Amino acid sequence: MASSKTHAFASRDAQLSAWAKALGHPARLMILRLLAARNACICGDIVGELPLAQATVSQHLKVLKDAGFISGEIDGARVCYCLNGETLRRCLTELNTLFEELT
Amino acid sequence: MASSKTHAFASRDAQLSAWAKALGHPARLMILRLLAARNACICGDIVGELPLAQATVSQHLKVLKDAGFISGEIDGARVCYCLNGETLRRCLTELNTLFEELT
DNA sequence: TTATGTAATCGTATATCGGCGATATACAAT
DNA sequence: ATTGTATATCGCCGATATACGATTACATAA
Repeated sequence: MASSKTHAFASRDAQLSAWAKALGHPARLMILRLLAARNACICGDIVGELPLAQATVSQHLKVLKDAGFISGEIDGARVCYCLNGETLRRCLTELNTLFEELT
Repeated sequence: MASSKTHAFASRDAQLSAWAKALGHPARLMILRLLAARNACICGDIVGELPLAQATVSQHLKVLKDAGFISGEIDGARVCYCLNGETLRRCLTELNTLFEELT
């Protein structure tokens, strides 16, 4: 990416595009849906539902966590992931604002 | 990516994640905003507004076009780009549905 | 203690992205 | 026909992304 020029753009768009990027993979959308359906979810269960290896799922979880969409609480040997409603709401607001401005 | 497993997911999520991916770069958000502000826009004007080389802008335009967000009409030696309201509306609908399901 | 199970991380392979200059293409104007 | 302008595409590169198996770290069970 030749030292990505992301910095040259408005921070508003930087945040929004970062969120969109995190949503830009079907596995990650599926993970979000799973977490919503079960309210919360053990990492292992997510791995069981996806056609992907454990390591790969773990990476997708990290992307979603870095974007702020989910958080993971350590529960003994397991990790319980859940949606972060606050970020989801802010993201939705920003997206709606964007589309309003576009139409 | 070891032969991306995108195909293994629901086509609904495939479409939505493809849209999100296209929105996942600040330059592309900026292009959409420009097109909205001017209603339509000559490619050269877009290049003039962005801190990127012409070739790079052309690639971003292609990504947005492939995603269906914009269309370009040849106008002599120039190309006039404009937003595709239909796709934007469908994308917004899908996004809202997603976030409804998540909360 | 040892064994087992869970999840993150490491290392690796490959694909895609993002950037640019150079080139090709298409049209306009002279 | 030539020159100039506008846009797309090519070729190349370094950086990221996606996928996996192997390893590690740690909690719990035996």
